[in-house]
Amino acid sequence: MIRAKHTTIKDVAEQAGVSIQTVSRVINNRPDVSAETRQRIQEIIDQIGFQPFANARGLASKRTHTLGLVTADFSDFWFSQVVTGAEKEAHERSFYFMLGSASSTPEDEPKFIRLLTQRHVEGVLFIHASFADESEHLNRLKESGIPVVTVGHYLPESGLAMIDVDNVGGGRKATEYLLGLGHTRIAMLTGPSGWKSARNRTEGYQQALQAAGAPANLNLITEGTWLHKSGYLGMKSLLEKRMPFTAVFAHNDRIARGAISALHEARLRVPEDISIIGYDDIPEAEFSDPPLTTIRQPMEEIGRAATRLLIQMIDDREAAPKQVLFDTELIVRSSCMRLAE
Amino acid sequence: MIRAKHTTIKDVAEQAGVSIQTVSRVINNRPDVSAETRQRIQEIIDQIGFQPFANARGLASKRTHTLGLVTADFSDFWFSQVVTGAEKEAHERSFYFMLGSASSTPEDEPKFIRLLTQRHVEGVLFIHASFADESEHLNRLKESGIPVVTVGHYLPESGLAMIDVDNVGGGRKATEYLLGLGHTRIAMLTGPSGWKSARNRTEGYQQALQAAGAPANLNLITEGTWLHKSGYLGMKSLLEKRMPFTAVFAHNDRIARGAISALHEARLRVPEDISIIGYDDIPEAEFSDPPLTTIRQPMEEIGRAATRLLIQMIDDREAAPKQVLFDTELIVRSSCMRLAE
DNA sequence: GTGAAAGCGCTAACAT
DNA sequence: ATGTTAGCGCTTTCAC
Repeated sequence: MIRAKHTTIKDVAEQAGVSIQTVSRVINNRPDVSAETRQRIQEIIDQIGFQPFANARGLASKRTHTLGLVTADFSDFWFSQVVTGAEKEAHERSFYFMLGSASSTPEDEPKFIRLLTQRHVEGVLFIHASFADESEHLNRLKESGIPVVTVGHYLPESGLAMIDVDNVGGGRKATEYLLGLGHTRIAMLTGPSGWKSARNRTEGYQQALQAAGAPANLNLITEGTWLHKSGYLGMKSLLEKRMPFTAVFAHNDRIARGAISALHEARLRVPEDISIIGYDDIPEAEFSDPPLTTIRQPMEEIGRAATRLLIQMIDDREAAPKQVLFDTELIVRSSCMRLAE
Repeated sequence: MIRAKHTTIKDVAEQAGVSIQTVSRVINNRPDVSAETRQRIQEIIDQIGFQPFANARGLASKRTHTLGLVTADFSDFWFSQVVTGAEKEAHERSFYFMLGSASSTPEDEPKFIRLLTQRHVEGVLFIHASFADESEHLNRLKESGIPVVTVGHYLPESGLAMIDVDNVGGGRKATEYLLGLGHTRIAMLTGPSGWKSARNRTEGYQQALQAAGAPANLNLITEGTWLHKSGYLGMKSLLEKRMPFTAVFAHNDRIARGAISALHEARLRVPEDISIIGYDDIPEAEFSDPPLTTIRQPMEEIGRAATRLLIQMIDDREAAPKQVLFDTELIVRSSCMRLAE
C-alpha cells in the first residue's frame, strides 16, 4: 500500500532557511516572529500547500481538538437541526466532531468508550440520547473526567451540563393555548416516558390543567414513541375508549400528524371536530392538512449553545456544569379552533 | 488547564516487566509473542484500563483509521439512513468518521479541505452532496489521491467510485406502474435537476412513457426542491395550468405529501381523482392519507456498501473505482388506482 | 520470542 | 526574534 508523501514542517523550514520552530510559530500565530520572516514562511506554506498534521500536533500538545458526538437516532429532525448548529459552532472554533455510536445498543458501549478514549476526545456531546440506555455511558465518561454536555437529556441527579428546551413551559404553553380556546377535555399523546422531555411536557400539561381547575383525566393520556405511527395508533386507541375530548396535545409534530390521519379515517375533522397542537415545528407542519399549530424549539441555536458550553468547559475545567433552558415559541396555524358553546 | 494523565504503553511494559515493544505486539495482535507473556500483558492492560492513543499510533504508522463524512443536508431522511449503515460498517472495521462540513457553502470549502488534510483522513464518503456545488471538492480530493466514494451523486465524467440506487430503473418502475393502471397523462414533480438522481428518475419516466407510446408532455413536468413545500407549490402551479392529468410521479415522498396537501385544498381526492406515487418509502409514507404507494431504496445497506468499498479502496489503492447500483422495490399501498374508462 | 534504537511531525521549554 | 534540545506515545527496523 503506497501512501502519498505529505509535506511537513521540516520541508517548509528548509525552503525558508529557518528552524522548524520558527515555522511552528507562524502556524500557531505566535507573536514572536518578525513580520518579514512570517510573511516569507507564509508564502512558502501557501505555495507548497503545507498542512500541519493534526495527529502530531495532538501528540505534542496534548490537545486533539476533537469532540465526540453521540446520539440515539440520526433520523430525528430535532437531532439533525441540533447537529447542524453544533457543527457550525465547532468549526468556527476549530474543533471537530467524531461520530460516536449511532445505534446505542448496550453491546456497543465498550466499543463506544474505546473510541472516545483512544481518540482522546476533549469533550462529548450527547444529543437526544434516551434516558435509561445511556446513563451508564454518561457516568463512565464523567468519571473519566471528560467534559460532557447533554442536549435533550437531563438527569438532575447526574449533575451533568445540559442544554435543553423548557419542556415544562412548552407543555404548559400548549395546554394553556387550548384552554384559552375554551377546551377542557384535552387528550394527550405523549412520547416515551423514559424521556425526560416527554415527562416534562406532561408535567406542563398537568400544571396548566390544574391551574385552570380542569384536572387531567388519565384515560385521555396515551403514551407512545416519537413516531408518526405511534400518533396514528394512539389516536385510534383513544377513539376506541369513547371518552369525550375536544382537543389533543401531541408531544411532537410527527405524532400529531399520525393522529390527524387516524382522525380523518374516523371521519372527524380537524379543527372543526377536534383541535390538535403539536411540538417541534418541523418543516412539514406548515403544509399539513390542516397547517399545524405547534410549539417551536430553537434547535440550531441549541446545538451551538451546547458546543459553546462544551468548549468552555474544556478551556476551564473548573467551570461548574451549567444548565441552560431555552424558551419555546407558540406557532399558531389552523389546527386548533375555539370550542363552540 | 489540567488534563487527566492517561496510562501509556510504558506503564503497561513496566508493570509486566517487559519492553514496550512486546506490549505493542500484544496490542496489535502480532503472532510473535509467547502465549504466556501475551496473557500476562493482556491482564495488566485490562486491569489498568490501558487504551493506546490513536494519535500516536497514527503518527508512527501513518494510518489514522479516520474517514471523512461530508453531506449537504443532515435533516434528510435518506441521508440519516445511509449514515446509520455507514457508521455501523465503519465501526465493525475499526474506522471512524469525522464530520465534514454540513453546510456546503462555497466559503466553507477551504476549511473543509483543510479538515480532511490536517486530519489525514484515509478516505472520504460523500453522501447526498449536490451536483454542481461539490464537484470542485471532489476533484481536489481526487487529485490529492485520497480515495473517495460518493453516494447518490454520480458524475460519470469524474470516474469516482459511487454507490447509488438505480434511479433510472426506479423512475421507470414508478411510471410503468401508473401506465399499467391505465394512466397515460402522468404529471411529474421532480427534484432539482442539478441532482443526478432527479435527472435519472426523469429519464426512467421518459423511457417508460416512450415505450408505451405515450410521450411525455413537458407542461406536466414541474421542477422543484426535495422538500414538502416544493410538492405543495409544484402541484398548485400544475393545477393552475389546467392541463389534464390523472396521475403524478413525485420524485420523493415529501414532495408527494406536499402535492397531496395541495390536491386536497383543491378538493381533489387521492386516488379517486388523481393517483400519486412517491419515492423513498419514508416512515410516514405508510400512514399518510392515503397511505402512499412508493419506490423503496435500501438505504442502510447502501451506507454499508459504500463504506465497505471505501475501505477496500484504502487497502488496495490500485483497485479501480467501482460503481454499484442497488435495485429499488415498488411498495404498493393505496394512493394509486386503476383509471376508470 | 524479545529488546534496543530510531523516528513519525510536531510543540514546549529553555536557550541565545 | 530565532534556534536547540527534548519528548509526546507509539510503530518500525533490526538486532539478539
